[in-house]
Amino acid sequence: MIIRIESESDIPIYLQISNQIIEGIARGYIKAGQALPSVRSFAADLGVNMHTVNKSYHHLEQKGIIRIVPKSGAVIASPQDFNESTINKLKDEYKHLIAESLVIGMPTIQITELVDTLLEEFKKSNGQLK
Amino acid sequence: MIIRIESESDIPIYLQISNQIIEGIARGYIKAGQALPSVRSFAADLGVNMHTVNKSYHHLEQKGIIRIVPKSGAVIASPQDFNESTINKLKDEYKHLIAESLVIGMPTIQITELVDTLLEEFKKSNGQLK
DNA sequence: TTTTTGTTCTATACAAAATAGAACAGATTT
DNA sequence: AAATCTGTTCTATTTTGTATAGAACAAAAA
Repeated sequence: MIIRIESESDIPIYLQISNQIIEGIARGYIKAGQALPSVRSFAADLGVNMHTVNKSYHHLEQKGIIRIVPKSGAVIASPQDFNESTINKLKDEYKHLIAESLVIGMPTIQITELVDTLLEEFKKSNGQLK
Repeated sequence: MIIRIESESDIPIYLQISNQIIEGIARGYIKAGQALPSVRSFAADLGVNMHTVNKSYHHLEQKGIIRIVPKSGAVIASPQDFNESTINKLKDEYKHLIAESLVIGMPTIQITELVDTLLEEFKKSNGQLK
């Protein structure tokens, strides 16, 4: 899996890393149970600081997406028992995103089609999706 | 239209204001051509600084959602001629949001249903939506 | 045993966010 | 015409977030 860091981006580096890992999991490039690179080697690959990768991992762990085993490493979690809070935050993000889409004049049909297209795209990369 | 500021939130105040204005427009509580409160009166109502509201207004203007007439005031813009860049940024946000939803185990059906439900909810508040 | 692992600590540098106060000039209201 | 209100601009301070750096620790892995 290839991760690209854009230093000019207004998105913090640790979030760029987190987001691309999430996409990698969704596309099936990395699967539950598999280990992520160590914070040191990953940082060296990406050309960023160790603490930045560490922050990204803890960000993903707080979302329940990975498990960090102390003194061992980080592993992709199984998609199960996610707390209500995580789901509610996602729902709020959907609400805001849809609101903004409507405000700039996107018809509802275009929104549903966009979502369907993206879902199909992920399914194409990852056959295991339900 | 009621706007609530959560000072404990990790979302910056100026974004909380922007987001709730966007939702207000999507729901039809405020319509194109209508004026927003002055930065000073709005700041007084919300209990925040004038410059924070000003930042929010400029943030909305940069998105093309409102127009700021110098020495006069801010007005809701008409949903027209939005640049490709704005739409592409929205598409990226949809992509990431869907990826995260899939990763935490949401079935695709639940995602499309959530989007449909939210769209219906906005339509119920705002009959003018296409 | 040596290396690697995440963790923890101190430290520095920079940018963003939020507040505050003052002043300006144009628009609006009275 | 005068007074008020408008967004704008400027300086200033405080707090928080981001990113880097280096060092040390103890447990796990090779």
